[in-house]
Amino acid sequence: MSEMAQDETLFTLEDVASRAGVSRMTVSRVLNNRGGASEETQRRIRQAARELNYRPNAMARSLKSRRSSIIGVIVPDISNPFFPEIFRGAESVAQASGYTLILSNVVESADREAEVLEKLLAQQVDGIIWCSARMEDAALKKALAPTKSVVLVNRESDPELASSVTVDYALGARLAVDHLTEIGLRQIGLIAGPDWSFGAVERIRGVQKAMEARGLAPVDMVNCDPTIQGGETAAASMLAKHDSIDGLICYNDLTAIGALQAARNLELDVPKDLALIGFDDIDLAQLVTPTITSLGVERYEIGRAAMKLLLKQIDGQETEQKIVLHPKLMMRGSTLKTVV
Amino acid sequence: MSEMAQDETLFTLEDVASRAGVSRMTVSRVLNNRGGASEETQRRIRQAARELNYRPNAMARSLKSRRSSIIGVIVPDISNPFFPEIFRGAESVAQASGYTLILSNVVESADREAEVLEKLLAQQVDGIIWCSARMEDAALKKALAPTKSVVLVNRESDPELASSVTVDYALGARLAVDHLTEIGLRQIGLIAGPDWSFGAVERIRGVQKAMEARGLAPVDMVNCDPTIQGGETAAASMLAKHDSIDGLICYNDLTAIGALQAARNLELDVPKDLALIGFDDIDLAQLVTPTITSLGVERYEIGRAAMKLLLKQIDGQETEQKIVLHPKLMMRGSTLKTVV
DNA sequence: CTGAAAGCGCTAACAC
DNA sequence: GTGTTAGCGCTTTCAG
Repeated sequence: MSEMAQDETLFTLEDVASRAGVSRMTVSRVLNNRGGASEETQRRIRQAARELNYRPNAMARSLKSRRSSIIGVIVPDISNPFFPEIFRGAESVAQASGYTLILSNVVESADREAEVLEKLLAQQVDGIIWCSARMEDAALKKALAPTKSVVLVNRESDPELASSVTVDYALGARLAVDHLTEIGLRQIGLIAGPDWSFGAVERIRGVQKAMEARGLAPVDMVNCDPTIQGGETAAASMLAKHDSIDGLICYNDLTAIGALQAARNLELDVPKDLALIGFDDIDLAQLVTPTITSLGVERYEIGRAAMKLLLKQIDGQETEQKIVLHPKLMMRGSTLKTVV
Repeated sequence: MSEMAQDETLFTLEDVASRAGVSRMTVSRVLNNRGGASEETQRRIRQAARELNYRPNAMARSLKSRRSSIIGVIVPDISNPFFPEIFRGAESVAQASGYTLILSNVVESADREAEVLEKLLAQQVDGIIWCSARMEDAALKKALAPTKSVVLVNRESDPELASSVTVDYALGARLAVDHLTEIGLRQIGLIAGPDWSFGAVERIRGVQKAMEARGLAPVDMVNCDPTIQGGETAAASMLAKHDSIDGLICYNDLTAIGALQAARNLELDVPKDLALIGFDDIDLAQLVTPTITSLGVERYEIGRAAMKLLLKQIDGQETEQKIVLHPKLMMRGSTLKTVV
């Protein structure tokens, strides 16, 4: 007859109430710190609750109160090091406000995005943070319609339907171009990432504009998967075609690392023969040799900002429609200034 | 008067029922594909549901059915590349069975583990996958008591309280020792990782046993943080003390990479002067030079296995108490066989 | 200060 | 085939 683990049963308000000799209502009030009971009664109630190991049933509460205190987070791929930190940032804010997070991984598929959204709505989430990568604008807009509070990350839509937290990739692109030109490079290629990516499009436009402003243009540009393998393949083919290229701006750090491998295979020295610059500033960028220069965003901050914005919205406060974060140039070995 | 987005309202079974001119029950039966209505009625009901964009309220259903179809996943740190893949594996199975996952990040803190568990129980989760890293055995056991279905990952407890999915680290250690001795090394050191780690203890025991079986013993052994920095510091001090050492078995790939840096600083050539072997087979192991030989586990498989086990348990099936996965030796550059 | 009544949205069990 | 009754655990409203 051990003291522990004999409570297979789940106790309810009713149980606590009868044990304390009061009504459910009184227990409810006390346990939610809404007063409404004498000191003595409160004591008895709390003790009864403790003895029974009472745990309020969040579902029942939600059903009645019409607030689930659950927030959905949709990411394309949690294995991509970009997203765990966003999640952590979002979680840190959510937790402090008593919210619980459902994480939905969407494996880079637009269909799954729609499916997962339905599920979250059925689950009565109070809001959604949506890192939508694959869904087309029109479909996204339609999906957003039946939705209460949504914050989009890394993407925008009709501001009436959802606010957003984005990164100024065009600025990042300009910083990249500035940096490469400042260290004397002119023959710049673009490993552009997937053509369906919102961010990719912005980076391309940003690079083109920045180069134009200096009377330059990209030597070449190819799309690729946002992976190491994708970067390697793309860079290999580009470098084979244009041996004049002295700098590559890559979609992200993974593709930059792929490009690094491609350069090695061609016996090109990075940064002497070829400079590389990536985006995202993932940990890996500092762990390869040479280290990769990158345009970093504080991903944890993205998550925090998105969740703060969302909670304000849920709260019914008037909020800004969009937040734009600025990337910072992290100079590293792959673009070391060559001695002029 | 656009057709879209005018449905701020949430419709209920009642709404669908009255629109279709039947009772709630009939709607419920039809929408849950439990028959009980004529073809014609079914058609009317489905149409009404579609017109109203009816979405069943999962909370209400859970309250009634006493099954939330939600599963909690507790990880120490989702930013650690070890865990996202476990999550993905678990999700792939859960999704196929209609479960939704709450992810709780516990930032490597035992207190947070307990807190998060409470929250999940209040949320009425049907089960929990718990990658518990920090909580002490006694506390874990106590925490497990009020719990229905839990699968522990990378750790065990009282099998009455929770089943588990673990990795046979002792086997991994043996494979490491075998490999190093086969390529002719005898002076083996052990970079042992954190002393609070379940896996670290198993690896140490495994190495010692395997070496004993060959009439050998580790030259030295030091604990360290499970990070690159930790590995570097530990390896530097060990190599300074024993210049006879020709092979290091490291807690994980990160510490192995740290050791690699330490070796470089001492102008030792890897693998010629010193062989290195890590655990986990993270992506990084293939991205450094030389590439790191490692004992790999299929993390995605861990997640899948854990979720399968959990769902069976929830289902009331008799299940095995523990599943043990076997690491595989991934031979790479850091232990290249020297010409004999 | 405390409690009774009513109902959140859904579904099992039993009628008709 | 279809509807009625009852109730999951909680809280809002309003009386005592």
